[in-house]
Amino acid sequence: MGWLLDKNRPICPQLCEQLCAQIATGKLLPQQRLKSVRDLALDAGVNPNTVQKAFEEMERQGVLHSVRGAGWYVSDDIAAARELYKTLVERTMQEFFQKMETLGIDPAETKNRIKEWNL
Amino acid sequence: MGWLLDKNRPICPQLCEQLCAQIATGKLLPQQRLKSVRDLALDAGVNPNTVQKAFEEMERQGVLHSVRGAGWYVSDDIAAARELYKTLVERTMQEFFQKMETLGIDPAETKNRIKEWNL
Amino acid sequence: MGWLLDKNRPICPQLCEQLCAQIATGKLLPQQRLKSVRDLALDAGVNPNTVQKAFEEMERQGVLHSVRGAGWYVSDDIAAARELYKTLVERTMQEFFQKMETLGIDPAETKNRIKEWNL
Amino acid sequence: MGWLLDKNRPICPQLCEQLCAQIATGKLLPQQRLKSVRDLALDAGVNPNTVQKAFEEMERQGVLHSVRGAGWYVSDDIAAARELYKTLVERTMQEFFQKMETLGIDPAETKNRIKEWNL
DNA sequence: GTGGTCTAGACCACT
DNA sequence: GTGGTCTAGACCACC
Repeated sequence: MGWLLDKNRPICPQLCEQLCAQIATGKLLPQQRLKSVRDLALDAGVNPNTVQKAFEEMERQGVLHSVRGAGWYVSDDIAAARELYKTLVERTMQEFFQKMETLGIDPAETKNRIKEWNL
Repeated sequence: MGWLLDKNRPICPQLCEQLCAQIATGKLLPQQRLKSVRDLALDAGVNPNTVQKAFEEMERQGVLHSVRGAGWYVSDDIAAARELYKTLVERTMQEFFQKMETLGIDPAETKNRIKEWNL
Repeated sequence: MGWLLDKNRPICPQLCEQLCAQIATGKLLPQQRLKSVRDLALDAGVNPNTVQKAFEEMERQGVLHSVRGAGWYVSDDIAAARELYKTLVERTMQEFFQKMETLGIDPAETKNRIKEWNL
Repeated sequence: MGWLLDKNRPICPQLCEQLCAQIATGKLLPQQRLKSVRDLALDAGVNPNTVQKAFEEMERQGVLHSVRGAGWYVSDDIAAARELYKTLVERTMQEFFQKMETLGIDPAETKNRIKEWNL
């Protein structure tokens, strides 16, 4: 699992977002055990506390739950994750258009530039 | 002038970016006097210190210059601003594709979603 | 303000409970600024991070809110705090009766012992 | 035997307390054989290691003793158990009054609330 | 080993 | 100086 983190913004919500995406897109299945806090921290190159905090935040949102001494698990019901993911993607796109507008590029022009973007 | 700032990332570079854009797109003309630090801070809802820092940063990049007791002015030559602006727009688009990938959406799919985006 | 903390159980929720009580009983008023995270940590003899975490928890419950660079404030509307407080007191009493029962003392006997307790 | 454990504090001392109470109140008689470590762990829903530790702790206090290969037994002399039990009950009541004070309820008011408590 | 909690200390943006 | 975030490292109870 590749973690792509922008060190110039809070890491914790980025972890939440990417976890949420992995659940909503089926890369993590309901009831599946996640990597341990420490292992995931190593993978992502961040501090275990940051991962712990992210997991707790996701728990509050009904996406994960923990079993003492055993690990963290994806919720049985991933409807919450799907919902979060949907708004997350929408927000990302909206913010992109907004940012382009701050650069003097209106949405229509933005769409054009994206269309002509070389992958 | 609409200032759109993301409070979750450093304000100063955001101000720089948007000033740069305004110059490169002709909303601010060469030799034009900028609003005062204090007024611009009020407009943008940020601390005057932050605006001051942004102006000084832009001066270092040859985009602005200050006149003692008279305020800040756009440089005669806005080539630097144009150059900065170009890479800024590119970077913004790249970062958008990258962020979408962290959400499990590949560039092709991202292009699709943008195409179908309702303005 | 006297902080009475039992070091043998998680400190953070204890801080939450006592803050909640102070608000519900009027020792802290709506809109009032709290002591700074660092000062309160000194007072209570705990780590600033623990205080920060407690404040954030109370924020989630609608009891406090923070103003960047200015401090933490009691919410405008303290209904949430009152509600939390009420259940908190009830739970404390229930748990006391339960604990006495684990010691082989039924509730009626517990009431008796409390009645004869020398203050 | 009902085991009522607060998962938020160390389990081992809680087991000790409740065992002690059962002995002092005659639910377990001198020389009586206790349930096996494993069975008691199942009953209480805790780890066998924790039960083992509790038994060893009670042995140190002269309340239990082990017989190799035969299990654990209540001591002949339960004076120690009685003494522990007495202070335990007192401490429980004191801690209750103390906790109520942290919630802004003084001992007199606490007595009142207990008096009016519906069993 | 795993999660849960806390301490200590750091840097940043902002008032 | 204040909140916001992160790192580093520790101890505990539990599996």
